[in-house]
Amino acid sequence: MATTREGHDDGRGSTIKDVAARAGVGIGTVSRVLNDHPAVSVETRSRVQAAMTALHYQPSRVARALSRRRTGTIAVVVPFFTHPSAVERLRGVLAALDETAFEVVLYSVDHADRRREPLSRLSRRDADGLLILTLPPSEAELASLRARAMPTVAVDVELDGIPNIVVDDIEGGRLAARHLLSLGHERIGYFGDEVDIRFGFTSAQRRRAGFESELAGAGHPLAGALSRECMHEPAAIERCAAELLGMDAPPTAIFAYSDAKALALLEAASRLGLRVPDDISIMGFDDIEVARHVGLTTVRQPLFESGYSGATMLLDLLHGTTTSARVSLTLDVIERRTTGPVARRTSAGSASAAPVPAGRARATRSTASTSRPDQPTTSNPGDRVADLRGKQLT
Amino acid sequence: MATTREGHDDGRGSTIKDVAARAGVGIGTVSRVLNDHPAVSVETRSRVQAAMTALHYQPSRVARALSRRRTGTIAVVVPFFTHPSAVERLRGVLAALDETAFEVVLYSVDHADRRREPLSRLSRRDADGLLILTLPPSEAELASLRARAMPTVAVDVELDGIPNIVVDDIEGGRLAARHLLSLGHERIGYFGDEVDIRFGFTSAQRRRAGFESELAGAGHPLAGALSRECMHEPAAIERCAAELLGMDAPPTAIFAYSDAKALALLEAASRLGLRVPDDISIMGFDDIEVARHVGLTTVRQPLFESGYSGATMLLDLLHGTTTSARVSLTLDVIERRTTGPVARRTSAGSASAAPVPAGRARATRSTASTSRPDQPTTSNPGDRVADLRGKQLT
DNA sequence: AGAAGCTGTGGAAGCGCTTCCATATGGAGA
DNA sequence: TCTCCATATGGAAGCGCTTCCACAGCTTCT
Repeated sequence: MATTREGHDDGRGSTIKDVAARAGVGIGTVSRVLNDHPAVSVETRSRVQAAMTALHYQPSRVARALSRRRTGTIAVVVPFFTHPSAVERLRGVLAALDETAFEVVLYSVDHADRRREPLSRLSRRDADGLLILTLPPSEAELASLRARAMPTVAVDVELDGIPNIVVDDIEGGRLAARHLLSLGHERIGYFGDEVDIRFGFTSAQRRRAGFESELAGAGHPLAGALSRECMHEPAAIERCAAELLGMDAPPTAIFAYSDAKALALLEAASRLGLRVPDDISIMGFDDIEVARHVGLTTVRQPLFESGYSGATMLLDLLHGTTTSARVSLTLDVIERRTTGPVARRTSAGSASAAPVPAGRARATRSTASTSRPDQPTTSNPGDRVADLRGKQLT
Repeated sequence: MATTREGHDDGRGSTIKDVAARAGVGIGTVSRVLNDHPAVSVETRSRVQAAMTALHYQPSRVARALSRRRTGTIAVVVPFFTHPSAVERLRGVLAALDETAFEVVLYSVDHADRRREPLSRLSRRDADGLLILTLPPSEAELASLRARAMPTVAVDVELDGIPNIVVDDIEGGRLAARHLLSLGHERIGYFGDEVDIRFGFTSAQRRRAGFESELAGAGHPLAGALSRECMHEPAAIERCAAELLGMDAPPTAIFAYSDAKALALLEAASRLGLRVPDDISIMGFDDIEVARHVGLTTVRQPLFESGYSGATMLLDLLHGTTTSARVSLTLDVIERRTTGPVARRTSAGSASAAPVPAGRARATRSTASTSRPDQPTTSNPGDRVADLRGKQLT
């Protein structure tokens, strides 16, 4: 009946032209209906809508993007998608973007140059905005980002000139130190991340700095011998953990840079027959999902929220709303079962002077899944956070 | 110098026209250089390349997509992005796609109709292919997918007419039963997933069926009282777990539908003061990351590989290579520390006749991070699998 | 009655590419 | 010398939209 090919016979879907022909109107009018432009008579509008339905019409995102010069897409760059913490952040991002019409293009990058492409290649023609998680861009990449005027927000990266969401790592280190000191520990060790100078992964340095300064302030400076900084490979980590725990006079407590590293320590301890926390206290950083399951004491950093806020900031940026240049999220120590009072070792060792009751040290603060986020309950994004977080790991 | 605007002054990047003008050639030639068309003289080619470099030219993906009628994009639909198993599958997908030029658009969907949109709305104009993880499409969605001729592969969904990757859930249930029976258990319980009829989430039914049939075959049919099927909410799960463990004559062993559920059981057991595996054996299904850390015995399903193979199948489909209509991946029982021989309870109970040595039951099969995948070592995707899996959780 | 606004509407131009056809150029063969 | 082909190249058309300008048909004022 119409003069143009009609319907999705060729598997490609019908076009605006088909709809126009079928409704007996011009393409401009169809476009207006599509975009809720007011200047269309009710009668025409409904005729067009009928045609769209009949033809199973779906506008092409691509054509629309080309014409509008906006893609409706947000690029998310995630390094170490293998890390639970990255996943948790991504969850927050998705939750925030879920309510919007934006789609998420995921770039899993790493240090390899090849994979870092999106950072220097992505233009505003490919995505409306860029969200960088955890991976600090190089100087060149930064310059390029600025040159391309790509709206960008960084999460977990401290950056000048680009709005970012961070956590006070120094304070985090301090909190950890304070917790262990408060339990009476004095021989305290540190299990860190190898610092990658090339990319300025400095959260490790900052956590350590805060940790050291607090220890020093308390009169128990961190002994070099009780500190290890290892690479990412499981093998290396395992070796380091064993070293740290296997020495002649091992520390009575260790603060690990991340929960992942703390878990490695836990495994090593179990292999060496060390009881936690009776023989040694171990705490981590992050509060990833697993931490709860193994009862790991840790410095909780709001991973989900960081992603959520990052995405929200980016949306503000895209809408032209002003946003703060930097948001700093708060940290808490979540006390669980892997830290306890220092054992006053006799030479025999096993009978501690202050035996630790079995059920001791259930979380000081209730676990994440039942606690409410910061905001009071209103029907705003805050709810969503609470909502989703409750659903984890079912 | 050129007549067209030049460079990225407006933040939008230069176009093929700018390059053509600067190189003193036509746009056709630039396009040919861009696409490695042979009919370009070396001399011209290098002049064009110089111009591209000078102008920081990046072709627009959108324009290219519109013109080529291919987007270079694969849509991945992931339900329950909160589940570790979904994440693990996604990792596999990303690993497989990483080597290609395809980009990944992530749709986190759930049962809510609103979110399921991509399944019925996505057309071939928006993405070249569709990868569905775990969420079975409704009849209408299936019909629509077929009508749109969208190349699709499903992972963890049994589907007719769409290539899919599955595991033999029935066999999985059998394996679990066999393992527990072999340890001497007879009062065996089941902790399942509420079956959602609407969407035909049938892996739960199949696992249970296999489990039941094996038990029945051994002369110890599953007692209704020892079986629970609960909803996803943490609260519901917690309650169910408590019920199952708190009864008068609780089972001596329980098979949980998933590791996540098994973990809930573990927590409940710890709260009730039950020792695992001395008082009760617990096993799960999946072998997610956490399972290793808490020493959970489980039926391992190759999550990473499922995503990897799914993506590979989709790529084959897009390249026109023929693919099998269904791939079934194998399952293994990974024996760790949460299952043990049945305790021959005296009324006193605590002294088991066969005390379980502390270090007993280290994984029967070495843990995933050190074991090799099925394929022998060649420089093919198999390597990559081994490679990446070794890097998890550092 | 004519001018001046509205309100709807059609459709060309343009977004930045790919593709194809037309054309130019330079031998090789007759 | 002329023809024919292979090799390079330019640029129009077209991908499916949005946007803007032009214009038709009505009112409403003067």
